[in-house]
Amino acid sequence: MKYSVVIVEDHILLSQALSGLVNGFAKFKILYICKNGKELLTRFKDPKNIPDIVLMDINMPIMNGIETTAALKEQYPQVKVLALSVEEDENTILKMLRAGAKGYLLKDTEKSILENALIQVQETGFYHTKDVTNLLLGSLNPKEENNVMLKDREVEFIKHACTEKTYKEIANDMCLSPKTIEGYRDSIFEKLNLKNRTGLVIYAIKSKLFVP
Amino acid sequence: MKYSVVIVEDHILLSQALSGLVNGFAKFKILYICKNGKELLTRFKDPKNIPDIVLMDINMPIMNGIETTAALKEQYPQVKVLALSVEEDENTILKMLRAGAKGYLLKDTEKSILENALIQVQETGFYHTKDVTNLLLGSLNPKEENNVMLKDREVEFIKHACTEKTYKEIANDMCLSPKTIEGYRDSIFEKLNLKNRTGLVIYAIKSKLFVP
DNA sequence: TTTAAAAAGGGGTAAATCCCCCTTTTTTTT
DNA sequence: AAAAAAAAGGGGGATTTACCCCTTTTTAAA
Repeated sequence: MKYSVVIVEDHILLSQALSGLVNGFAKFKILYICKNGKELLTRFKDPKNIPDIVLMDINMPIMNGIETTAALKEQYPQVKVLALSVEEDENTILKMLRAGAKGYLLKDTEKSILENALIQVQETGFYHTKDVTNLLLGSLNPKEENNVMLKDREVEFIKHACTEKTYKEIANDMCLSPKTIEGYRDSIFEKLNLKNRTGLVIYAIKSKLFVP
Repeated sequence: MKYSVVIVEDHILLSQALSGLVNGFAKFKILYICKNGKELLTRFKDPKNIPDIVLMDINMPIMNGIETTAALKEQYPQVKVLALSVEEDENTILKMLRAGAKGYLLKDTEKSILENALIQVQETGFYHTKDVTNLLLGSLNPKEENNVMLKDREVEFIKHACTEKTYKEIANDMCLSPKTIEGYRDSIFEKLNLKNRTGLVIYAIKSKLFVP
């Protein structure tokens, strides 16, 4: 009896190709393929569609891998999620692991490693490369506080700041006094150690608060 | 006799999965896989390694798809390049086609479409989806001049502008008068129809002049 | 040697940044 | 429940930077 695997991945060509790969493994077979997390949750309503393992991409439209993994942890904790992504950003990986992923694979890996990862996740409950393990260890002692807390209002302001609008126009759009906007800016500059609006824009894009 | 295909793609898992897919097609077989353009050109030194078709990713480290395709057009014009990318940006697609690609496929396509594309490229010399064809038609009458020519010095300035430096500091770093820098900025703003530095930063990142 | 471009500059206005300061409300702590 | 702290909103005024228009010099090209 083979273990069942579901692929959640928005790029059809990759998911179909992966499907072929996994079906070639001795112990696994693909149950079906989904294009995003929402589709997956819909499918899960039928118990026959619940697999042993979900191979989950992170960057997807509609419902991304992190949200989906968190939802699965809530509703279907027996399903093991193996994350699969090009994303090497530390925070993203940590978010995914916190959401309940049992393993994290880069797309830049050998197929034999994928097979090993699947086997380990199924049999021992987790699979992690050295890199991810080190990352986990590093995140235990939160060294220099990488995750600065920005308030909702500030985040909203930052998105406006990533446009050609002046602060006065932003104030108008957010129904606030220009002085309040200046206050947001100043506190953000201080928290993030920024010098000017250009720095803020770069930060916003790096941290995905704003997608250009 | 099957047509030979080489995959150039930096994500090993995808290239291996694709490899399985293509080997499953009746008329095609994978000759080998490369991780980037440089590796491909090295391989090509042995004539036995020259395939009928190259399946080429665009975003690669070391030597990207556009450079590589241009090089192939020069040195091995008989080899047909089929571009394969997640990139939907118009300029990127046009650059790739100008570099000599015979077709452009999004990774978000069915495997049957990949097979069709390979067949068409091999037999008729090109394959294009409706979207790409429309894009080509649009680029013939260069309507609103999508490809503004930026001078080298201006591009260099833009990269500096994507930092927290003031224009004065940029002038210093580029060994120019602040007034010259202002001149660069003004001409760029006019060419690209920008209002301020924030707009410039967003433009630079969108067009990949600056990678955050 | 004209012609154009690149580089440099002057001066003015608006925007951004940076200091101080304040009140009110909400949340947390004691 | 009272006190303290944090969050949200607002201000005055000074300095710097950014932005814009227009001119001159220097350099490179035709």
